[in-house]
Amino acid sequence: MSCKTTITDELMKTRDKILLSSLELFNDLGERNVTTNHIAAYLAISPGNLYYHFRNKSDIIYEIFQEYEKLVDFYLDIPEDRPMTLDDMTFYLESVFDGLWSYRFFHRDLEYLLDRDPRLRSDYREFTNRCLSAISRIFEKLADSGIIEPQPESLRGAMSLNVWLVITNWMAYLKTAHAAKASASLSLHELKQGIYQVLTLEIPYLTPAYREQVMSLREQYRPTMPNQEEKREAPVS
Amino acid sequence: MSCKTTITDELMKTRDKILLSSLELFNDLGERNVTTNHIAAYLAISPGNLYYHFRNKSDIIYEIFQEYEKLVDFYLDIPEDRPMTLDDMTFYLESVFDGLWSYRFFHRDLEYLLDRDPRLRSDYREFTNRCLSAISRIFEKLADSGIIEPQPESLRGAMSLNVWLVITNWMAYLKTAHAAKASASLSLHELKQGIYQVLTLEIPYLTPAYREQVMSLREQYRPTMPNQEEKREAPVS
DNA sequence: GTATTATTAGAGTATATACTCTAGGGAGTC
DNA sequence: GACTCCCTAGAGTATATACTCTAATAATAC
Repeated sequence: MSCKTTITDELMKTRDKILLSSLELFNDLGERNVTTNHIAAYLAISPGNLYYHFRNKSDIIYEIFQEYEKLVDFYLDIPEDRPMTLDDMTFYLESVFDGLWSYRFFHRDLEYLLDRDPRLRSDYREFTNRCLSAISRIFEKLADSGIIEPQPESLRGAMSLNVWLVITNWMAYLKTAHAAKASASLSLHELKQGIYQVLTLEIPYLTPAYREQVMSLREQYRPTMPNQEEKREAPVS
Repeated sequence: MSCKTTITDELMKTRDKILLSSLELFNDLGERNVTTNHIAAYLAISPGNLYYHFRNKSDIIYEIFQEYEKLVDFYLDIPEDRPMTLDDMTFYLESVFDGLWSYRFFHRDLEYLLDRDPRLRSDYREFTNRCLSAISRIFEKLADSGIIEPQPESLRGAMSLNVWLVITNWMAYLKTAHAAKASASLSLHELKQGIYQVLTLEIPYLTPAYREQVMSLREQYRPTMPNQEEKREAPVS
């Protein structure tokens, strides 16, 4: 196991253990299915202890969101002092899907969570806008580098929004339409096949100079057939 | 009010009233926030009465889903005996968003609902596949009619999936990133601005002959600036 | 050592939720 | 009238859930 494991360490502070275990349980079971009592039991601490560190469940979620936000903001920081390369673009895509994976519980119950916590609603709104701006800026710089054809600002905005919609909905698609069983565990690898879909959006805008290169990059993320995976694990009718 | 109003009628059977009111409450409050006791109270009937007609909450949801399914299948039935027009495409888009609107609770809690009801999971999976096929077929026929450039089957599949991802995520986007307040009620009109995003996906594939026409169709769905709407209703910090 | 503060255990509670059970009313049939 | 069948009321229940309260223990400061 790497040092980034989610298994809580004896040396960690209780507060951090709560955050880590909550994230783990939320991701695995869904926020809706994880109660504060579950979290406490999982950590073998008392409910009272948990509530000593956090006023309520919303506060735990809010703090986890702030970590998520920080992570994505860090990765989507676009250097303005140099042109953008294809490697940069790949890095952004990989990073965004990594973040999505690490905090995958979040988008699942997003609407409910925002209804429950006005701070979260307001922060998430700004977070989305920052992401949209970053995506738009990436398109702009890709055009500067001659990777995609330049587009008017209005179209870029709509395109960026579509990229965002595809990215944030890809996991739900996998979990609802793709998986035949509820238990079917999703892997980071499958999630990253969403990159294939994002690159599909870019295809018509690619410059001839980069077309082949991006198309072969895209090919690396091509989803494996869902039916093949099912067959592997003795299907039950 | 039209005859399609959701207000339950004295003449309706209790069973149908339950379905109608459940849908209404689910849409307005979210499935998670609506209990069977709420539904019974809303209809001024006893819980026992509700459970006489439905074994459990899942059964109510499942039956509502089947209506949804039927509606969308009906609208997405693509006539094979004639070429496809722009009006057809508009009709499909409008219909899909109408359906999304009428059963808007559904996509909000989709993952949870599918985890709870294996029938629903299986049916929804097939439903998605039918929708994806329909979208793909629409692209094919639009190409036949010379509205968009023909594309290889593999690209069409990925494009169709992107269309689906944009459509099914548009409402969540409006409710999470767009609305500043939880109470901000969403309108069918706003929802249909999702058509703008879908048509954005088509832009690069339009034939010169139809380009202007589709672009001006798209313009009709252009979203109004979110900030303008906020200003109208005295913002509260 | 003693005082203070931070942490923890664990029993307990108010409320909610999905659902059950029994009793009975009303309408049609004979 | 009696029987049957469909429908309905409404009290009730087992379980869960978020959260509280008190008292005790560990850590730290002086």
